[in-house]
Parts: sequence; C-alpha cells; structure tokens
Amino acid sequence: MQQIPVNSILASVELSAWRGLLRAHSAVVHELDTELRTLHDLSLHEYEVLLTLAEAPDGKLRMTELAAAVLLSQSGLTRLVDRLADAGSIERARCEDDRRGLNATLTRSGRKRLAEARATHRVGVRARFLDHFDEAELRALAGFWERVLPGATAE
Amino acid sequence: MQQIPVNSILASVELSAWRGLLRAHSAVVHELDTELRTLHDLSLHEYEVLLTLAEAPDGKLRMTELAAAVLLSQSGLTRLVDRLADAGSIERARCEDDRRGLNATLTRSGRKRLAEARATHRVGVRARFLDHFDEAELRALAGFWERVLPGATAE
DNA sequence: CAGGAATACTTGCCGATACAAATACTATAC
DNA sequence: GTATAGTATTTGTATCGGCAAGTATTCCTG
Repeated sequence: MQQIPVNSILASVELSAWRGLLRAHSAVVHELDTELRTLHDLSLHEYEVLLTLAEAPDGKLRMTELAAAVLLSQSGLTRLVDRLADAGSIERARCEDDRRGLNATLTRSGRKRLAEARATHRVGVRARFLDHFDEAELRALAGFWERVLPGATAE
Repeated sequence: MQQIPVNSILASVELSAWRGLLRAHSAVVHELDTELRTLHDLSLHEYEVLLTLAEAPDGKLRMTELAAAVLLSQSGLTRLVDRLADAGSIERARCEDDRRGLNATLTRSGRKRLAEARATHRVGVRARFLDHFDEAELRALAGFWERVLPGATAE
C-alpha cells in the first residue's frame, strides 16, 4: 500500500496528511467549542451528550453507553452529567431492572437548550468543515475513517 | 458545492465524514499518546516540542514560535517546557538581541530521548493512520486539510 | 531621551479530564 | 443461600491546559 522506505523519516505527503489532520482537527474543534460556549454556554462534549440523548431510541441512555458515545472516560462523563444535571438539562434515574445503573434523560429545558445549540452547531460544522467538500469527497472521507477505525462510524 | 438542503439535519454522509473525523482523531491520538507515555515517558505534545526543536533551522526556537508550532497556548507551553527542562531534555537561554525572549534548545540528552521516541512514533503513525491509505489518497487528504485550514499545513 | 504602548514570557488560579480506589449492586458457583 | 467474582457508577486525587493578570524588556512618538 506504500512505496516509501519503511524506516525513513516520514515523507512529505505523509507529514502533510498526518499533521494536517492534527491541525485541522484542532482548529475546527476549537472554533466550534468556543462558538457553542459563547452562544449557548455549552462545551462541545456537553452538546454531544445532549444530542446523543436526544437521538437515543427511548430518549435515555446508561452512563456507560453515553461515555462511549462521546469518547469520554466514565469518570469524565459522571462529572459532565453532574454539570448538565445541575444546569437542569438532564436527569438521572435509577434503572429499575438493574439497580446499579442509571439512565440519563433530557429534561424539557435540556431539549430546548439542545434545539437552540443545534442550529448554531449545524451551521458551524458546515461552514468550517463540510462546505469545503463535495459529496464524493465526503463519501471518500467517511470511507477513510472506517478504515482507520475498526469500530463503528455510524450516527 | 452541496446539494443538501441548507437547514436540514446533517445528512448521513456528512455525519459520517464529520463524526468519523472526531472519532478517528480521538482514537489514533489517544493511542499514540499512550504509546509514547508508556515507552518513553513523553506526552504527544512533549514529543512534538522536541521534534519541532530538532527540526528548527538553528536547533533553537523562541517560546512563542514553539507554542504556535505545537498548537498550545503560551502559558501551556511555558509549563510544558518547564517539565522538559526539569527532565533535562531542553534548555532555555535568554535571547541576546531581545532580552525579553528565550530560546529553547535540545540538550544532548533531549536529542537522545527524541531519537528513541521518534522511532516508536514513526511506526505508530504509520500503523494506525498512514498505512490505511495509498499515496494518491494521502495527497488527497493533504489537500483537504489545506482547504480547511486557511493557514499553513507545511512541515 | 522620557513616557506610554506593545511584545515576550510567566504566574495565579481554575476547569476539565483521567486513573485508581471505593461503593453499590448483580450474577455465578458450590 | 452464602461467598466470590463481576459490573455500573461515583469519588479522591493529580495533571494538563487555558485565560487573565503580572513582570520585564523593547519600540515608538514627540
């Protein structure tokens, strides 16, 4: 898959492809995060938690599932949910069939908050990322990520 | 550049392209970081600082340049360099022509540390990212990042 | 060449996150 | 059914990184 000598310094295309990813990710994510914080007092991670909950089958998810979905450690998620719960956007309910577990759900206010933020974020992601590509390229990108990630890239 | 209704929910290809980026970045970076920490007691950021210094024209860089190169705030860089200096990998020298500034340089031990880590990291980046693509795709990726980043993606 | 603005860097402080240990509950083995 | 192991979550503690304020030095303007 490569005709570059295997132990050499990374070739220039490789560097551009790899470092470019780091830079692009950093720049775009930082801007989107700042935008959400400024306009909606929500971090990108918090936004993703609200969104993930909104899209969950029954509108509820276990803490562990939520942590996996937003790429956060369990303890990280616990505190993030603490914050969202303090803000009244989320509620935790002891799971009836397995009383170790908790289901997080959006409150009415959380749903409202998400709807507002979602409009902002959708536009932001388009403007800073998606609009730079045509549909074939987006498809190509999606395919690339599947190769890199053995696991899922699904919505 | 898009035939998707502008205010709709993000279409599925878009989601895969965007969320895939987030996931792929997170997974790959996390693994590379862990690898460097485990094998060389160096974070990815620390590694990048050492590498950036090694590749600098005179082997030295001002703190500000370094901060920009590794995508860190100035204060973040100050502390990172503190750590590397405590570890004996870097030295800070008051800049003679502008005595506000400091030049960071690698020590002999820092150079050695970098050389070791570099071998690991090169293989790691290939295995987890670069090897999934052929050369044309790498070129395509590099081009994508240039679009997303108005600024440089150069080595 | 004095005084004020700008620049380079560091420090004080704080928030976010991770890892490991603790807690609470469930499942399994006997 | 009790003991043991396993799972779900939280809490204790530490680190990393950011912002804003502080210090030192240089640049600019008259």
